[in-house]
Amino acid sequence: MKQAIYNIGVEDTMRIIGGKWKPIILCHLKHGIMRTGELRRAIPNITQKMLTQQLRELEDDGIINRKVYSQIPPKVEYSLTDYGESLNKILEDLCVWGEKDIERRKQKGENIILLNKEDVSADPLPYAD
Amino acid sequence: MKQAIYNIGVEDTMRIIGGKWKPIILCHLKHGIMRTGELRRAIPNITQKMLTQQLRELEDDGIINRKVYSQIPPKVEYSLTDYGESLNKILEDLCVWGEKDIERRKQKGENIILLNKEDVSADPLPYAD
DNA sequence: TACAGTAGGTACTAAAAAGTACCTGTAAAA
DNA sequence: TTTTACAGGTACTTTTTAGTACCTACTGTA
Repeated sequence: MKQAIYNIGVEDTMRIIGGKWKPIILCHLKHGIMRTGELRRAIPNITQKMLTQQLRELEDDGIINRKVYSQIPPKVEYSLTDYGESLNKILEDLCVWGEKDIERRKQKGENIILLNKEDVSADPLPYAD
Repeated sequence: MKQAIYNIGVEDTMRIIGGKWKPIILCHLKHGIMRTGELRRAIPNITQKMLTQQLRELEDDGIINRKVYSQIPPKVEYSLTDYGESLNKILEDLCVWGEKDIERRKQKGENIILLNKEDVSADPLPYAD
């Protein structure tokens, strides 16, 4: 049995939600159930390999559920577990802070683009203009 | 001028506070001003090189202040900028979630150790027994 | 005099993370 | 009949991140 030693709690949190793809995957899943292909399309640039790999790790850590339908072609749904939902507020805060930071940097003249704002993508307000 | 493109805000946040050492450094600095040596002692295992490197990046991103006293031997103090303070709640949440997660895993029989709990280390309650 | 403490820097190496390319197998659509 | 979509897997390579070792320069202490 291998032992894990942490100095402070944030190390464990980052082990679980850190990395290039996990926070992105989780920020999508906090809106609800998604199929593999939906996730792949929602996260441009992620490869099938990285997507599967990260999903497996999140599953192993008890953060997400993997529901496999025994049918052909295959259908697999991913969603946050109840425990994973306890990360929702943190994930939301991380998204919002980043959106504001990007806005701030833009104002400073940095050439930086944000494709999907959290709330905009969730609620496009089609008639607002 | 190089361009940065993000799909969702959390990518930018993680660019700034992610990695092995940055969240740890920030979780220490949110308690107040610290000198280089204090940080090095507070974060066992970090090397001088990584500490300096991460501090420079955080400084470049406007998260921390670096105050150099022109004296010998040198004295340098690090602290969160006002902007950096806007991360305090997130950092606190990340620490607390991790502490609870470690507790949860311990209960499940995992061999896992947390050396410094956020509140305990900040307020040792010397007469409480 | 030799060493510890102060706060770094730099070149090189090791390890971890991510990416590329190519594979499975079935069903439905072009 | 070939292609696409579905949800993967695996071997290998590249990139990124982190670590090691050794350097500066000055002061105070043993």
